[in-house]
Amino acid sequence: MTIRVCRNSGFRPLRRIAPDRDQLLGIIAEVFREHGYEGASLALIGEATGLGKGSLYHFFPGGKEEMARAVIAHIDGWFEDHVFAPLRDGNDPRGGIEQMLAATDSYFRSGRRVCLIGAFALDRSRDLFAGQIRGYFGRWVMHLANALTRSGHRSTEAAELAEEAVAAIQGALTLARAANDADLFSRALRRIRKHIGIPVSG
Amino acid sequence: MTIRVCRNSGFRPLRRIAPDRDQLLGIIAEVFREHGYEGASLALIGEATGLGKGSLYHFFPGGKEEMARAVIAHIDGWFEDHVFAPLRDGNDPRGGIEQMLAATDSYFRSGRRVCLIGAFALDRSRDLFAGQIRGYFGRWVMHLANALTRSGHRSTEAAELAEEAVAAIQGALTLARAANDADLFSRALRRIRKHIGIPVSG
DNA sequence: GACTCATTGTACCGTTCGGTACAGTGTGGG
DNA sequence: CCCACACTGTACCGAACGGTACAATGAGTC
Repeated sequence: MTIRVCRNSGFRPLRRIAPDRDQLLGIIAEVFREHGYEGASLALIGEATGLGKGSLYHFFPGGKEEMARAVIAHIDGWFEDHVFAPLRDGNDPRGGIEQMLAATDSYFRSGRRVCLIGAFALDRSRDLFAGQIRGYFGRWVMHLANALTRSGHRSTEAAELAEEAVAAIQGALTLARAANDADLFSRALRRIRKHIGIPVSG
Repeated sequence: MTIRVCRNSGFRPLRRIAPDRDQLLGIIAEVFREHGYEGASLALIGEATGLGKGSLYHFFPGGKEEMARAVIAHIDGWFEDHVFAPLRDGNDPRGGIEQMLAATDSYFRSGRRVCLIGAFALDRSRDLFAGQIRGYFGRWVMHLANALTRSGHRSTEAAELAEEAVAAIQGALTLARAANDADLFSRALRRIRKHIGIPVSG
């Protein structure tokens, strides 16, 4: 029944196919994104990844919960590298903020993709991952606030602006999906740039 | 096993206990809110309402989907009466906006409660209720934009402001739950009042 | 007291759930 | 050549899933 995609049919390089944990986590993340934590069944995950339960439990002995934890950590790592890191650049806080917004726009596919961690925050599954969820959003707001402070804002004002910007992003993702209107997210990012004082091109 | 709460033990008024559809929908809404559409099992709903499957399917022959639809309509009705209606008051648009924000703050219990319709918008359950979800948010933004126009904003600016405000509310709900910090929601409402030009008391 | 009918509890249906056990299978290292 | 071991498919488990069928129950009406 299952189609074996990579049988490595007689080729040479022959490095163990190496289940590519990164790619795997990306696929599983998409299933969680679409169905939520409770709705993402092992059958769906198996179907999406092409792996049977045997393999899934081999990679994630803790089952669904471990998968979700790994997925959150994976996303968190991506944000750490591409979204939070630019904000830490002390020399050019404004450029860092612009990079953060660009990476955010890219990650969420201009509003066509949903924030998995934000979705987890809403229902009971939050209790399972409370620490990771709080850390993700907390660091986002904190790094942005720091960058804003470095770019000249008073620190209390920077904290408010940062909280407002991250909330605006989350809210725009919800509304964009509700209205099925990707442009809504772009408009939100444009407004954020204006509030924060970054020149908007276009 | 089940405790019968209202046996109407010998009293006089004796009007048929009238299952109080409003209250019932409120309880079911809370279950959906906590567990999401997929996670809200009939067992949980039965436990929360004190009704067995027999009764649940008597009131909602369409099962879980009909329950969710009724719950969304119920919430939508509440917002129509308490949130959108003040915005339609042509004489005092600013007062209407302030009433809208107050009702919103009250409904979401200052951020301790989550927006069920926003949560439904995020995962696959959106596809089931797309029309209702789109209508709810669309009307919210539209009525607010109209009120802003009437209060003196240019209509394009009003549309942006309205979209921004509703998104800010949704985002603040997500962040408030992620951070487990109810005050975050109050701060967001305060910022909205400021942006929209309503005097903030305190 | 008989009839009606909204409401309820219970038993049951087939399916799917998350999870376990285990016997292959094939590959790289020795 | 063989062994160790990472990986996989399959069968299976008990529980829970959404949903159905139906026989009681009991209050209002006449």
